[in-house]
Amino acid sequence: MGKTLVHGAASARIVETEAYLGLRDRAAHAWRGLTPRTKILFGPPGHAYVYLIYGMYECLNISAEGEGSPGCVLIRALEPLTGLATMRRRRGAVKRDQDLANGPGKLTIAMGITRKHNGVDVTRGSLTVNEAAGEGFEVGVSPRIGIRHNVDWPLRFFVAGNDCVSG
DNA sequence: CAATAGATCATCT
DNA sequence: GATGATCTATTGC
Repeated sequence: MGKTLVHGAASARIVETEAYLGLRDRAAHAWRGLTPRTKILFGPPGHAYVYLIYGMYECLNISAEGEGSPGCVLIRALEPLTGLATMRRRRGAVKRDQDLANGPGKLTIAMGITRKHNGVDVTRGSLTVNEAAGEGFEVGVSPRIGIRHNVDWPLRFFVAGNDCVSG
């Protein structure tokens, strides 16, 4: 939370995330165990897990926890910092800057992230997560969005008051 | 402003 | 063969 996601000329601040706990979390993709799709989650931490949702959109996760432990963090919203013109071109008819990446499917389009990035190490390479630009923000907590299981688990986190947090 | 429909496909049963 | 960690346009008040 608060760290900077960088891909080429585009960079943005992570302002909304969700945690998925792996084998003990029925809402998590890795809940059933190791499959071809979830193998990245069972690998070492700090790697991108990008998957297609609803046949149209891609979502970005970062693997967490150690090898064999498939916890991960879903990146749900970003505050655009640089490369705004590029994001706007990729996103089409979007009016406000804060709407460029205020959702899981929107941010992958704005940042140019696709399934080609599945498995990449985000500590080095073209797609990286860097240290936070600023500090001192307040983190809000709520249940996760768009899932059917464990609907009441407080595993969604967001920068309180930030305009780019999704509704 | 709220509710709804439609787009569209990889993955797992 | 059903389903889903979504978004947008459109309809209806």
